[in-house]
Amino acid sequence: MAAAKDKDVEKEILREATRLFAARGLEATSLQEVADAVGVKKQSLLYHYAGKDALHRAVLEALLSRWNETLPLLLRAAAREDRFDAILDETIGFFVEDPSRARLLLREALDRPDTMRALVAEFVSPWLAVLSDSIKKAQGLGTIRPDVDPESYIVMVIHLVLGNVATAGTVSSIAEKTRGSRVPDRIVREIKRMARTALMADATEGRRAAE
Amino acid sequence: MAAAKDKDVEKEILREATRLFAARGLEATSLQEVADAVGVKKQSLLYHYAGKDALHRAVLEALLSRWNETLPLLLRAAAREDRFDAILDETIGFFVEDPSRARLLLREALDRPDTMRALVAEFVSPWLAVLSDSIKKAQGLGTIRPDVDPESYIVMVIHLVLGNVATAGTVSSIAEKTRGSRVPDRIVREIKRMARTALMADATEGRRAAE
DNA sequence: CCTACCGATCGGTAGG
DNA sequence: CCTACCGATCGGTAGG
Repeated sequence: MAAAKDKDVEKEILREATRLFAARGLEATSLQEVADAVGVKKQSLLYHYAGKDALHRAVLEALLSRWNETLPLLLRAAAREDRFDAILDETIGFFVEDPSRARLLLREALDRPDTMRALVAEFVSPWLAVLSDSIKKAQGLGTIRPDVDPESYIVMVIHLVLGNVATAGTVSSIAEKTRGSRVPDRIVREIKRMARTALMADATEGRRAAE
Repeated sequence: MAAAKDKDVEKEILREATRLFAARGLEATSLQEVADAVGVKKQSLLYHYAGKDALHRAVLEALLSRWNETLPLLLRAAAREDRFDAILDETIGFFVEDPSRARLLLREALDRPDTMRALVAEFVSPWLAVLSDSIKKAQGLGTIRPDVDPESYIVMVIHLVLGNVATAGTVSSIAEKTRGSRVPDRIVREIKRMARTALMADATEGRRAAE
């Protein structure tokens, strides 16, 4: 029975550490705070995770392994006719489902650029190559604007999603009086509209219809 | 002579605090580190700034007062024919000139959402209203896409600029093997292209010319 | 009385 | 998982 309870505590530590690291940052969060949030002693936390670095690594690994789980969904979405909308929906959904993910990644990029670069190379590059090729092929067919720089465009969309989700209710409080940390619908709509318009060659259809 | 030297030290403290708070965050930076970077004792730093909070406030005030200085430039840019390109250029320039500005604001949004909301309300809302009205008028004239949500669109552009400048060489290392903290030219170009294409009704001209 | 500091140390807390 | 602790460093302040 102790083993099952240990696992529960271990997962609870990971949950609370994720939440606190995302909310305040790694260096601004003490192990004592994490232990208090779980309801155990700091020294018990150190039994499950060797130290702060180990806990930090475990938090990032949990996030990235969840991301790898959604990759099949992304690939399935990529097979659909409206593939770019579908991929964007899946990506937005992943971060909206738990905004801590966006905050953790943005903090990692700010606090430890070199670590982040390594994570990007390992977890983003694979599907970046696929997506980028797909954009280039569509440019050849004329369905995607020829002036799009595929790699840079993907960087833009990542920043739109991460930035808006991570700072939900702060920068976006310009447009919406949302108190909580949810991303307002009109912000999500504008992310999608902007991503689509800046990409698709026939994106002016909405304008023509409105005339 | 002592008075002139005091001002120098005080400005140097502000410079180094800005750099360190932007690079590591407020709570992860000790007053000792700031003092060491300046080359004075921590206690001398505490003579010039009553405490860490006072230093933090001074750093934000310096940033925001510099921003207010560039507002006339923005308004002058807004009078030009190509006003949206010009305003975007001025805004990108402000943050590229000192990437610490983007990092500080992004960290403030992550670390202290309520403080950030207040800063946004005070320093962004004024020109947001002007810009937003200008977009709505242009929508009436048909020069700007009718499906643009003006306020949300401006939030998007802010996130593109802040995110790309703050994490330069990290997320954007996908597209460019830039080691330093400079924003790669192709990233800046894609920010401008995306902002323009998603806004202007005649943004497909580039495509037509390429056909 | 004030300025621009210094060496030393305050009470608490950090990660381990 | 807890009790009993450590070397060090935190932001801030004492007298001079």
